[in-house]
Amino acid sequence: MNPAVATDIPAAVRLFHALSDETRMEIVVRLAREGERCVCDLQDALDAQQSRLSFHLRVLKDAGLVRDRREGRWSYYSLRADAFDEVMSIVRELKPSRRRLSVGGECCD
Amino acid sequence: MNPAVATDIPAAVRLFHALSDETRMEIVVRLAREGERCVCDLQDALDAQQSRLSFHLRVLKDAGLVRDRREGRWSYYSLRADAFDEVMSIVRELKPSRRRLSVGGECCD
DNA sequence: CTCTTCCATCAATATTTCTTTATCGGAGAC
DNA sequence: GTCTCCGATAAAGAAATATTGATGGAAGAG
Repeated sequence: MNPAVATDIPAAVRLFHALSDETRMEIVVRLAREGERCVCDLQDALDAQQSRLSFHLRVLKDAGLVRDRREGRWSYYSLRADAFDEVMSIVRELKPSRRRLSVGGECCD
Repeated sequence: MNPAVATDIPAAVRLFHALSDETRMEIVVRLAREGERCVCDLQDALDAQQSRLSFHLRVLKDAGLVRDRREGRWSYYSLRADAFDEVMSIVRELKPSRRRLSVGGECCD
């Protein structure tokens, strides 16, 4: 119990929704493993149609979880660490903890 | 870039999906703030129909994010810290980091 | 027993999300 | 210029989710 919880619900929902699909999660895991990739790489790796990937990459981008970089004909996608930090801090705030002593919250678990 | 990332994708998707809806997120935030609540409390707090809450509470429960406890006519719901730990560890693993030196991964950010 | 309260579940509908197919534009190669 | 490759977007259909309204069960109160 922590009355101070002040989660930005729409922002949280946007982030979690982006991570709530299997195809998108596979994309994220790929990018986490291999770093920046172009769409065609992902197409091969995930055996998915190009427009399907494009759709999901857009959802991830709109949520701020990935960035894209244009180079010649290719678009390269990569993860954004700051967005993952945001997810972490949302989850950390929501997680119940036995001891909830200080206000700063830099203690415990 | 971290080739060792071994996220359980279906498990991750189940958790994130449970958190990807506004009503469910409001439930979670309430429980985080106020601790264990019965359905009728949430009904008042969120101004939502009972069957709607029941539906979403079930999704949260199936995902392992909440537990329920029956007492007389009331069902009390509360958050499960272990599930939030799991979410944290998933996000932590996916988050890109500049320094990726050791195998154990117990270092850094 | 009846009556009420709290809640889960079901069926039907509404809504959102995803997939597919096709089209279009930009960036080279020729 | 034409042709090809990479990728974004739009429209239509399919599929998954959410909401509503109704029903029924369990646990008291009387």
